[in-house]
Amino acid sequence: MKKSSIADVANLAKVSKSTVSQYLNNRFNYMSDETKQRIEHAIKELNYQPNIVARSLKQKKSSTIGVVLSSILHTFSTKVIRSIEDYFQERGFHIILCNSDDDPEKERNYIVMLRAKQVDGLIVFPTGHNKDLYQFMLNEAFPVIFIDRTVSDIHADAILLDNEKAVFAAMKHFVENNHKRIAIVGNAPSLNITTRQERLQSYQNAIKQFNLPFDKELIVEAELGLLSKKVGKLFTLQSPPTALLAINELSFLEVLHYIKVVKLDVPNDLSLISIDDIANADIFTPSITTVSQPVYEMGEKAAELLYHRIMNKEKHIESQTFRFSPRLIIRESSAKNRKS
Amino acid sequence: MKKSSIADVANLAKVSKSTVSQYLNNRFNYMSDETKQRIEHAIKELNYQPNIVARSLKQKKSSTIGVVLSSILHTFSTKVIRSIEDYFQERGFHIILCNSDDDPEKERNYIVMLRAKQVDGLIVFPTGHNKDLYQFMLNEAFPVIFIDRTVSDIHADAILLDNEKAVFAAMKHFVENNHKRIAIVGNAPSLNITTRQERLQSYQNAIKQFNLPFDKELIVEAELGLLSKKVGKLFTLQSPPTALLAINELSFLEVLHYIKVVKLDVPNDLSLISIDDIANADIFTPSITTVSQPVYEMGEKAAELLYHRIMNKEKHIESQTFRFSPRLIIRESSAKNRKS
DNA sequence: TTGAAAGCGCTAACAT
DNA sequence: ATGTTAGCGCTTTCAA
Repeated sequence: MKKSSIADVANLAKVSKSTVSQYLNNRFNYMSDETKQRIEHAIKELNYQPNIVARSLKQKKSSTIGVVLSSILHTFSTKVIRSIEDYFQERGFHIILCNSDDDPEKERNYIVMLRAKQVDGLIVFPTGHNKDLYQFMLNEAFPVIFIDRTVSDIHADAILLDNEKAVFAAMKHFVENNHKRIAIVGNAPSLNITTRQERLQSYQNAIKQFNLPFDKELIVEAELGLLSKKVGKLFTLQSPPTALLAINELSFLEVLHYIKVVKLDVPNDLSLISIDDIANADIFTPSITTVSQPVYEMGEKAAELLYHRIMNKEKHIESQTFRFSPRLIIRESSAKNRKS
Repeated sequence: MKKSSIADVANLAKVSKSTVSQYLNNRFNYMSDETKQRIEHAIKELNYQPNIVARSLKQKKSSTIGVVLSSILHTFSTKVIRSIEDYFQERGFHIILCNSDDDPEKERNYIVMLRAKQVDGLIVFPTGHNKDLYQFMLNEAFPVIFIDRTVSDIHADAILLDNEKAVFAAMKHFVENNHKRIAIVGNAPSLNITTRQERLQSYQNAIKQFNLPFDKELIVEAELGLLSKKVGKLFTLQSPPTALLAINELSFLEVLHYIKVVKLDVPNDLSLISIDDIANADIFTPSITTVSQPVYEMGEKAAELLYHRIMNKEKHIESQTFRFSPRLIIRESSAKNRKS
């Protein structure tokens, strides 16, 4: 039993294909009740389902968007996808999901393929290493939104955390609690990810601003997997840090892993804050002080911007960058410094 | 500057569309080097990208599969998606992601739409409430794989945890540690989710098998959000439980939340085990004993089965159910009962 | 109020 | 070794 097409419905209902098409698209302006009934009946009879691929081909739009993530195994990404899906689901769009793993090559392939599949737009966590491709899309006014990171010289819409604020909020909290030796820990130094760069830069700015002595030994950067070991070195320093700021969830988890292994007492030995959303931060013991992102709003804004661009493809829209304000959520992992 | 089509390439290269099509599909058997060069050049010149929607229409396949999850905000789902994506990415397939939120209505709409988009197959975490639709797909031999749960009377492939083993492993561990009053906590009693049903049933079986007195007050079921309160009641019992088994991640998190609020001492006041993957189970304090699922293998198996069905659509393939063995990972949250 | 016909961009059978 | 042609299933313009 082959799948039936609009032609089959037309035959059975004894009308033309175009009339059926009208019916399918709810254009009843001129349709007689009787025809309507007959078509309705034929559709039921044949179990007919319109073929959206054919429609897409004709209409040159797919009602599908692509999302290229760095990794889905990341709380922030998960929540962003969720909010994007909620937004687009209401508007009849579907989402194709791809993981770039922060591999520029994979990112490129995915973007090319998604466009070949005629997605109407893209939301990308950019690796930052495919500038020609990003620029190419902008040149053809193909709707692209960056989220979480941006790319220098590429004027696409970007949804970002106000990283400066985030770092300052954490640093201020530390300073107010009498911490002077504050370490910062980050991953993926090999990639040009603006988020990482901005957070590290802000750390240095904050050090100055709060009149703390700068010590580059307190800046720890390494690829995931190597981070624990490097964090360990912090505690062999003459004067080890009393506070530590993790740049994101992945770094934080490695730090916490180390802490668990060597049984450091948080917050008495070390105060801890992480930027980013940490899964279950509130029910850790101690619960984790975080500088959290308004994830849902960020995802929604990305979706909204993209949708707007898709719906107004002919118009030129200036690209915009949105910086969302983080929120310091003080929990148990950060406390007064009792060491000095 | 309009997008160019295969016809534009053909014109520019002064060959026919079919030749270009041959080129695109790497069928060089009979192609002269010169034509090849010319086509190659024209493609570069025009920045040509094939339109996969058109190809899909013609070939009646989309190289896209749909995944209908209950929720992406669930560690198990996240990891399953990840492994499915890894599998299909290597084979040139893309994945459309949808969240049903365990709402049968949403599930139905998604499945219908995904099929209208001509996905080649589906992987579904079934709500269990759209049997007619599941059966309809099976009747037309449309490739569908169930994962995490199955649906009674519906003979689709299913990838499941061996829930009996999972519950018995946890119960055995409790019993060996001298626990007699063992509670079980689960969510979503309103839905016919086989996973929940099997785990609860196995609990009762285990109680018998281990010769423990059965007490239905130790079985706590409620919708998420109401669970904490009901768990609280356990500790107002004459003889409260010394051990507790959470049926899945979501239940577990509510339990842990409660424990955190009332400051129960785990494992001294209460030993705790959760079935399912808990994000960061290993770095909680205390770290959490879990009965973990071989998630990656399960996702991969689902992908593999689906791929196999897609590639052999004409053949009839008997449906199979795969039960994967869980693994008890003993961590700090479960210990000897010192209360009796 | 409905129908005929063209065309979206591609593939594939067949012809040359 | 390459070209011609029909057709995938739909929408849309124009005609009736």
